[in-house]
Amino acid sequence: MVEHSQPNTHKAFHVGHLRNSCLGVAIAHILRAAGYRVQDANYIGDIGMHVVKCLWCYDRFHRGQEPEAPAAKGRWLGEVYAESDARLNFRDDVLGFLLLLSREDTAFVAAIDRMLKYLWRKGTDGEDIAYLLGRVTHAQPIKEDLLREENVIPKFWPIIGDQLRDQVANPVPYVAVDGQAEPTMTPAERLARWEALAEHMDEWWPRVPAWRINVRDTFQRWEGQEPEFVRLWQETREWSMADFRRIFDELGAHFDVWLFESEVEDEGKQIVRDLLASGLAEISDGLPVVKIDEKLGLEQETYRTLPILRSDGTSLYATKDLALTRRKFEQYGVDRAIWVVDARQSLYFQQVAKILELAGFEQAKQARHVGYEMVRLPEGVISSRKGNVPVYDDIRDAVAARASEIIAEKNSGLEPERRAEIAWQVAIGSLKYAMLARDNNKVIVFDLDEALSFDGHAAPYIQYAHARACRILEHARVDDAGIIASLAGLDFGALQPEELGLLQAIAALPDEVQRAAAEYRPLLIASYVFELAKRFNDFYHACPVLPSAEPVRTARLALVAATRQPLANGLGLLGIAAPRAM
RNA sequence: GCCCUCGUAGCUCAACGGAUAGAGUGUCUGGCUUCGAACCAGAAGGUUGGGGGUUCGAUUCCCUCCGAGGGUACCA
Repeated sequence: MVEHSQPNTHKAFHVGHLRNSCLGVAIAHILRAAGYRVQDANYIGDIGMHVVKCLWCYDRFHRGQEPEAPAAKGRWLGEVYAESDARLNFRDDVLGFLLLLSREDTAFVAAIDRMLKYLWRKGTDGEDIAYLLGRVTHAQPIKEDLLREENVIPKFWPIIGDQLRDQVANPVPYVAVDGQAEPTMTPAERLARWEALAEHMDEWWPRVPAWRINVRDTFQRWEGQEPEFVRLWQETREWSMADFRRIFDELGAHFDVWLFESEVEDEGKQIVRDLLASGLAEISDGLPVVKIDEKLGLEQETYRTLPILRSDGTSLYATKDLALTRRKFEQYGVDRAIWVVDARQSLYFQQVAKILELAGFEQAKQARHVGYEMVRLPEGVISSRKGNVPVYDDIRDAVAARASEIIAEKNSGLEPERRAEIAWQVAIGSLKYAMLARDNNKVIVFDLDEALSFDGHAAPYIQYAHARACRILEHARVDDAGIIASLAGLDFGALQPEELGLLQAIAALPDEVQRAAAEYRPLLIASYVFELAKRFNDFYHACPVLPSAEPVRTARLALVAATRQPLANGLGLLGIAAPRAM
C-alpha cells in the first residue's frame, strides 16, 4: 500500500502537494510494473488544529460570505484558513519582524535607539521602552508577556514606519560588514512588510490573546461533537473534497483506499489507552508519551520521545497514525506499507513504527517512509506568511495556456478539440516531469518560467519524440501486427551506431524499472525516457526510415515501433500521457 | 548539543566504486525544398565545498573541517 497525496481540507492545494502526488502515483505505477500488487491510499487531513482555526475564522468573520459557485468554494476556504493563521500569529509575526530588523539593519537599530531614548526621557511608558530598547539594540527577541502595557507595540509601530520610509527615501548603499549576516530583505521589502502589518495593527494586536482562547474553545466544540459544529465541518469539508477529487482526476491519481483523519481518532485513542495500560506509554508532565530510547535501552538519543496524545486528551497526528498503520496491515491485509511524506517527518515515522513494534506488532517493520525534500521557489521558501504560495490551479492554468499557444503556432492543422486535449497532456506532463526528474532527497526549485518553456530536458521533448515515431508509423501504414509479422526476417544491413545505441536504450527499460522500484526513485525512469528520446532523435537524424530501400526500411520501421512502445510505457510509469501528435 | 539531507559548469540537475565527470538552460556559430526544427551539429564553460584515508581506480565508501537546509515532547 502506497499512502500518498494526503492533502488537508480547508487549505489550498499548492505546488508542494503536487510533488507528493506525482511521486506517489509514479512509485505506485513503478511498483506495479515491477510485479507487485499495489493499492494507492489517500489520507485526507480533514480534522485537526488547521480545520479548527479555519472554521473559527469562518464562523467569526466570514459566515455566509462564501462564493456562490461550488467550484470556487474550496479555494476560498483555503484563503480563510490563511487569514486565520495570519490573525492568530499576528503578534509573533510583528515581533519576528522587529527581531529581523534589529539583527539585519544597523541603521534601523541606531535610529530606533535614538527615538526610544527621546521617548524615554519624556517619560513615555518608561519600563516598556527601556525593555524594547534593550532588546532591539542587542538584537534579542521581544517577549510579549514581558511588556507591561499591552498596546505599547501598536504605539511604537508608526515610529518604525517613519524610519523605514526614511530609509527607502534616502537609500544608503549596502556595505558588507564582517561577521554580520547579509540582509534578507531590501528596504522597500521591509517597508512593504511593515505596511502589511500596520494595516491590521490596531485592530488585531489587542485581540490576539482572546482569539487564541476562542480557538481553544472551538476545538472543544469538535471534541464534544457539538451538532452545529459538526454540520459546519461536514459542509465546508465537502467544499475542499470536491476540489481535491477534481485535482486528483486531472493528475491521473486514482485511489483504491480513502482514509480520513476524522475516522481514526477514536481508534487511536484506544491504542493510547492500551499503551498506557501496558506500561509502554507513560504520563510525563501530564503528557502521554512513549520514551522510546528508554524502552529500547538505548544510551544514545535515537528515537527520542513521542507524545501520543495531547495533555487535554485530544488527538495528535501520532494518535491517528498508530491506529492507521495497524489498520493497513490488519484490515487491508497488506504486507508492506509505504508512506510518501516529506523528509521532515522522517524521525516521526520511525517513532511510530518503532512504538508499534515495541507493542508487539511485528508487521510494523514493513512500514517504510519514503521521504522527499521540499519544493522551493527561486525567490525562496514557500510561505503563506509571505503570501507566495503557488496554488496548483494557477500554475496549471498558466502552463496549459502556454501549451495551447505553442500548439496553435506549431501545429495549426490540428482541430481545436484535439488541440485542447493535447495542450492539457503537454501541460500536465510538463509539470509532472519537473516534479519527478529530480531525486527524492533534492530540494526542487520550482521556476514557473522554466516550467513554461517546453524545450530541452522536459516532458514535451519526450512526448515529441513519441509523436514523431507515431507519425512515421502512420506514414508507413503499418500496425503492430504488421511489424510483428516482419520481425523474423529483419535485416539492418550495415548496422549504424545510432541504431545500436537506440537498441541498447530500448533494452534497458526492464532493469531500470526493477531498480526504480527497489529504490522508490521515479527519477530513474524520468532519466531513462529522456535518454531513450535522445537516442531516438540521434537515430532519426542519422538514419532515414521511409526513404530507405528494403530490407533496411522494414528493419528501421520495426525499430521505430520498438522505440514508441517503451517511450509510451516509460511516460506512463510517470503518469504522463504520450500523445500521438503534438 | 545530538541526528538527517544537501554542496558537481554562470543557472537547474545527472552519473549501479570504473574509460577523457555528462545533460539541459544561458552565451556564441551553423542546419528546415529532405519521415514534423517542441529537433539537430559545433564552440565555450569543472581543483565534483576544503583536507586526509581506503582502493589498481573515489563525485560515489570512511574520517575531519567549512557552508546551506531540516528534525529534535503536546504542528502536521
